[in-house]
Amino acid sequence: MSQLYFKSSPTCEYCALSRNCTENINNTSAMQNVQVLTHKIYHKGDTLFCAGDAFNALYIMRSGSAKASATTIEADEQIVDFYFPGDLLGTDGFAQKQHAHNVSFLETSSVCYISVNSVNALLTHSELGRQQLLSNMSQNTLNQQQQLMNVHKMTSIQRLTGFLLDLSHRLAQRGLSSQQFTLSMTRIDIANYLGMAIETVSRLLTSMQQQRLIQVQRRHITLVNIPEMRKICLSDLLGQTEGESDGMQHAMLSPTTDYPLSSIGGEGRFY
Amino acid sequence: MSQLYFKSSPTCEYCALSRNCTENINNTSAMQNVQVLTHKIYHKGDTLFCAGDAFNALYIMRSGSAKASATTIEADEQIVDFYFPGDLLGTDGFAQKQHAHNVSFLETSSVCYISVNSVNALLTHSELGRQQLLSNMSQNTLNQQQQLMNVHKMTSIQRLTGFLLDLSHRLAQRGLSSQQFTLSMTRIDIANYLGMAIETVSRLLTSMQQQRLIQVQRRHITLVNIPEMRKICLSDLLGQTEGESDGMQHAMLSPTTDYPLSSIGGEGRFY
DNA sequence: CGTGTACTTGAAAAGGTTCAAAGAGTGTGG
DNA sequence: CCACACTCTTTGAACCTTTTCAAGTACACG
Repeated sequence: MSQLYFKSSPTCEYCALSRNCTENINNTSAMQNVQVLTHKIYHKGDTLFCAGDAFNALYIMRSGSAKASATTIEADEQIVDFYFPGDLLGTDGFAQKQHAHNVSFLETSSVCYISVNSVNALLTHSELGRQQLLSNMSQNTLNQQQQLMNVHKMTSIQRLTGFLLDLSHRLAQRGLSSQQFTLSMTRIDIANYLGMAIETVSRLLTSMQQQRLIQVQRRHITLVNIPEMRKICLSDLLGQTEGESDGMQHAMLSPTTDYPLSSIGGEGRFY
Repeated sequence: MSQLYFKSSPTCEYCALSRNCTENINNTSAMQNVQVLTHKIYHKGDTLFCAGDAFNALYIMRSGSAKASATTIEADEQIVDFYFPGDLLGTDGFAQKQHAHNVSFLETSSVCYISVNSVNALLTHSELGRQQLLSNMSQNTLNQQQQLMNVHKMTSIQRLTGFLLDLSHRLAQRGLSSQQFTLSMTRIDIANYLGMAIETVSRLLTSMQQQRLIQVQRRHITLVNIPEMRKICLSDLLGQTEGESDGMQHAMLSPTTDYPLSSIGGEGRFY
């Protein structure tokens, strides 16, 4: 029926379907059945969809950020993912033809809307589209498994450090600073996502600041010693390196963001 | 090119692609480009594929059981899933075009082999096939998230109880007894999967037996008081109900396996 | 019948949570 | 412009669940 087409925008180059986009734009014969995607602005606290809502569309973040959460029977929430520009959203709906998550925005955000009809058309007609969707969904599962593994095998310091590095990496992929950023989520969100008490998050951030690993001021974070943070992720050596933090902090002056590269439309997580 | 076709077998009715199977069999015109799937026998400890192996095929368990594990950088393993007859396997390969897991068998097992070509053909030509695959993969992610949520919100007693109920439920769906079964995995596997020490698993099983919730003898498990086990999953009341277990154990005489129903090809987990 | 692997059990230790209280930034209305 | 209410955040101390370490038991296989 129709192929997907995104109006060009600064965000598009990071979009989960950008390669597909480009393919369509370059393929003039395909231009005839192109469907211009609509996008919409949401504000902090707005919900994109709730668990149980009919599965009508997939979404792509254009700007801003969002969180997806599931709800337990006892009605407490579990945040399962955060989304940033370019991320594909809503594939939780394929399982039961209704959404399984609540997605809400952490700040003013803009999202593209892709109706299920468009998705079906894409799957029917575009080999690349199929690949991208399957890859993305497969990667989602792997990311969740990685997350599970982290909870099982890593201490809370390692998890929090990994979380910050992951954020840094994801932002860097989108052309933003990998060393300085503003958290769009609260401590409560972070704690919930990482499966710890918010007091623990707070204590650990303070501790990391004291060790000159990060600089933290409310939501504003600066990663001061990324190499050291990476080491911590691999083996928890906090507590052993108490006194000698002064000799370390200068190593960060060469801000080589040499993260392992991966395509946006189904990227792995970095720890 | 070709559609998928499974030789009829007792297992097929529980297969992840059975509806698709039936569709093909009933559609005589589709029979011309049918591809008979091959299946192969594996033994305990054999590996189906390893992380890094080229992604050549999907697999469906016909009999037996298997486990999928990921490996951390520190080389310790994390079991991410167990598989039983009818389960679809190998979709971890879509993300990077190579497998991300190691899959090995827990007992003598038989699996169907579906080459990626067949999968592509299925996706191209069968709307139902697309639906099933996407649903299955979406459900995989949801299951992993559920698992993550369990680790964050539930005590170890709740997780282990939930694990046993989940096994019971999955076996029941396959026409086996939901009350008595033999674990094909070791305590080590269970502990690894649930993210606890094997000593904890051992202690909890003993404790549950003392409370007349289960009967356990090495790998052989009998669920004695399923209703009570369900309650424990919802709210951890072990420790409070120490002394009065005698009045409870008779409630299980009506073994109504009234689990919430769901289709095999993308089922949710039951806790 | 011995050896190895899987499993169980006990006691001490650790990591993280919970409870309690206080500090800091934000917005509202007088 | 300040005071008040509010939410988000930090910090301290006691507590608790689960882990770790250390033996010991039991079943399976040659």
